[in-house]
Amino acid sequence: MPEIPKTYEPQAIEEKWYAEWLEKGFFTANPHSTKEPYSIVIPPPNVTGVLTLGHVLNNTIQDILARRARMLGREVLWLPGTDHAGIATQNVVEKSLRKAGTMKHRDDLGREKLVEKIWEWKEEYGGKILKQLRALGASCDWSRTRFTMDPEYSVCVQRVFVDLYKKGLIYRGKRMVNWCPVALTALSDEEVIMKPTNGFLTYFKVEVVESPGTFLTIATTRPETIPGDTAIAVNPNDPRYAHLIGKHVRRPLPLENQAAIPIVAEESIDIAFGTGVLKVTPAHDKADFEIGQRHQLESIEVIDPRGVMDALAGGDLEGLDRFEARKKVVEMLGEMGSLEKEDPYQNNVGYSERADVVVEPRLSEQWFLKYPSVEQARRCVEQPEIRQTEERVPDGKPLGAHSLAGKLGLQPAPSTQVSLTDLLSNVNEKECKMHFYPVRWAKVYDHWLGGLQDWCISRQLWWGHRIPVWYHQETGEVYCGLEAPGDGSDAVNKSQESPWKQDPDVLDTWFSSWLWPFATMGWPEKTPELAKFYPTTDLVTGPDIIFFWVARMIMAGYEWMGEMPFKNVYFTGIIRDKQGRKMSKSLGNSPDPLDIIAQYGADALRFGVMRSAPLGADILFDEKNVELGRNFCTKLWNAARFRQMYEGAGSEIEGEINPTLLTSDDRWILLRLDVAIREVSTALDEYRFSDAANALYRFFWSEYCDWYLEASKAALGRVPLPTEVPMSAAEVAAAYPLRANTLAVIDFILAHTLRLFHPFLPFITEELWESLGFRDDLPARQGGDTIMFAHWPKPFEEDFKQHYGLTSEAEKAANAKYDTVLAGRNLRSTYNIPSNKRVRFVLQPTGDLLPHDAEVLKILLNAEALDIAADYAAPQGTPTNLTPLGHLYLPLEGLIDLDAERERLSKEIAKVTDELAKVRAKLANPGFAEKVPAAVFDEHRQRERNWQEKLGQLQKLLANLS
RNA sequence: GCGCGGUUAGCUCAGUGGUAGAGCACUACACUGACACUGUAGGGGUCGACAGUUCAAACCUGUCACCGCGCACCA
Repeated sequence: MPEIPKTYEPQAIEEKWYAEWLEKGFFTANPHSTKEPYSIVIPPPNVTGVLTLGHVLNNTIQDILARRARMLGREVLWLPGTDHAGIATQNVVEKSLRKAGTMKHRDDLGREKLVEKIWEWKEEYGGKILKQLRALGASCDWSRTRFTMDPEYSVCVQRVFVDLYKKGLIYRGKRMVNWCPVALTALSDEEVIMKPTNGFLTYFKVEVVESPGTFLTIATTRPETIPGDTAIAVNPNDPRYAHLIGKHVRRPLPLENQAAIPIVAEESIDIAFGTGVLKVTPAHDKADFEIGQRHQLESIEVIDPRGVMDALAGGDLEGLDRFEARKKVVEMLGEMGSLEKEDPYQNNVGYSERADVVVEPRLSEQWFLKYPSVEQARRCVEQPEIRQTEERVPDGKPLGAHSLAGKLGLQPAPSTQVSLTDLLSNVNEKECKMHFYPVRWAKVYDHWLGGLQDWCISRQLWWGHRIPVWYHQETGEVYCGLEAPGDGSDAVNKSQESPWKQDPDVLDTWFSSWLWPFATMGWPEKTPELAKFYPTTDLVTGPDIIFFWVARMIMAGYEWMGEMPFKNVYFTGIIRDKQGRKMSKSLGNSPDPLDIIAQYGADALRFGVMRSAPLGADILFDEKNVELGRNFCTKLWNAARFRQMYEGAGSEIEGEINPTLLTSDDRWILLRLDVAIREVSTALDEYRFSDAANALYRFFWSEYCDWYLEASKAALGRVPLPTEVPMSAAEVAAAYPLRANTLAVIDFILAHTLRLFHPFLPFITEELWESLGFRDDLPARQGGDTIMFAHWPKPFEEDFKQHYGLTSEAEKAANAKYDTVLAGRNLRSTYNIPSNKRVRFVLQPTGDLLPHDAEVLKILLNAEALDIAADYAAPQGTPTNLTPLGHLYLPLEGLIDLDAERERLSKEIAKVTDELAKVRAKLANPGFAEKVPAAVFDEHRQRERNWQEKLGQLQKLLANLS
């Protein structure tokens, strides 16, 4: 097997393994496999996208899930792809074409040409992000890469449109829509972001036509729309104005047409706001439009699609931008003497999500969709109340598993915490539930579904799925279908232009994205992929697209597949910089993940990000975390090198461990491994990735390296072996059985930890899996050719533990030893013994001590010698600490600083006295003894005795000093 | 206005009733034969405030304050 180089150089290793994985087809899903399926569809990034830290977070999580699923023996499909992202992509390409001088305006090229150019751009530059994902180690099945405008995918989109049209859920209508004056298209409500915006509340007065000399004052934030006003509205219950209803006022603008407009009654008017008088502009305000409908008011459009005032706004305003016009109108009102005042005012204004400009409500002809399968979508997501594991009953005691199990007629497993979720999973109702992580998003989801407005699905763009509707130019007939309709005459007459013209609009990008989980798998055919992998298992995405995408996918899933599209949805947090600010290009706080990978390695980035990504919280990205990941990889690397210094690496695993030769250190680390396996598995089952990463970090670094490897040096002895003649591994094993057994334990630990780490650190674990020889003796697809399919470690069985003596006594024995070490090291530093000075310790043992354990103590204490002397008579003032194994002395032969020792002891006594007082106060509390559970009571009594004993000894020591 | 999340060490965060924890940062010592991308030891917190429940509260209940987010919206 290859020797492990001194330093870990991730770049070469990562490239090598990724190429190998691809070549061997390890990522390719087999829909005909008999293995249980696991599937996940990537949230398709924009085809124009480049990798950001947000993607790193999201896709690392998906990769961890996919890799672990493979190790659990599942047939894994992780399906990648990109989204055509209508507005964004058209913008990007138009910009580059303008820059290249190919065109000034899209009309220069025309629709067909521009779309062609966008396709060209897509083929050449699009999907860059997917290549970047490979650098991260993403184990996607690239053979199944999809694009939302693939021909087959487009057919799905059209089919769905036609289907909904036939079901009567799609209609066309002239409605108030959110209009983006930059993108020149309608937007859905979800694409409008409300932002508090500073402006003015302008007060101006108008004269009542029927009562000259009577004026009404109106407060408005949008004076530029005055020329479009066709009424004034007041609340009929407002005594100030009720008598004026039915009369008219003179509209001040445009000057050319100061029409008399009616005063109408509207219950919805807030009497307390402004002056209680509302100007009504049906053409440029959603609420005003509705008032207009109720009172059959005229609609006067005074702002054109670009946000520029038109002719109807009057000669003074025509051609002005709407915001310039706003200033101009105020000026004009002032000149007329109509302006009363302008108050600074902050209100919420809608902005276009993409272009970040103020959206203009505008009346226009659009296609709308009444959402399908809403009730199913709403019912299928598990709500937080159900997830609650404890319900309180009046006496304050948790309603535990037993009573609940009783209700459900189930027997809980003894001594294990049974959650309500587990119990309910046995109940039918529960079977069909989809789980959100964190569950609180389910409430947000439900709330949105409860107040759905029809979805405006048409966009006035060129890049996207064309609406499959044709209008007959002569008859006005409307046709909706997959193919353009024939004109009824014979097709021979090809040169003649068809009288059918297709609707020029394209569909909202999300109208294709919502089909992603099944359109990517070949729907509407009954493909093996759909049969095997739908519904998908997990979806990993950001909560910001819960309405845009997640909710709509769920509805689409029910509507066309009759089933939920995924079983679990994991919502990541948002990646922020270390000051908590959002990553943004303008702030320059958004590092390029590829730079980070080049500097630290992909594994380091993955581990660093995952370690700081708790479920449901935002992630503050700090390069320090990546550094920590890199350091950890180095640690792993060196721990493997340590193993390789000794003979026979990799050739003896599991079965080779001889239980009779196990030391307490061996038993201890095996027990810690068992705990780590359980913790990591449970954490991953519950999508607590940072907990899993932390548990692994702690186990490998703090337990395995810091304690076990150091202790193992006692059993391993020196390298090279103290023999002249070279020996084979088997001969060494025969000659040094303890050493061989320790190496077997090390191999066992490494073989398990590499597998536990693989989902997080795919590259370095694969490299070491090979270097340490763990491939040998394993069947090809179970770790023999790659760690990717090695079995995920299982917690130890009881009989395994019994066989190897993995008992709590063994653990206690090791812990006693380690506590003794800590006490000794503490003595060293208290007396300022330099770390490299080897000193002599004396232990006055309270019980038996194995020679091997004494050797371990000596090594861990970095002692020159450790004397075991039951009858040791310590010279006066010899520094000592009470340890679980007895008194440990640090004889310093006359070098003792009595004052320092006195001070140390006094400090210690103060601490112990304090603790003793605390526990005594509790015990003295009336009611404590009666009400507290026996175990807790005993534990407190024991604690009291321990502190008491320790205090006595400390006091004795202090007394000996004087 | 309604809803959700948060407030624990200098920083980022674990911790769902019984002796306050981790990582980073900081201090001291040491380049000891896997590792200075390291090791060892150490300092540092009245757990946002107030009140309540309890033998016992960081944890449960209530009120408030501040921070963040979502939804709705009155011009």
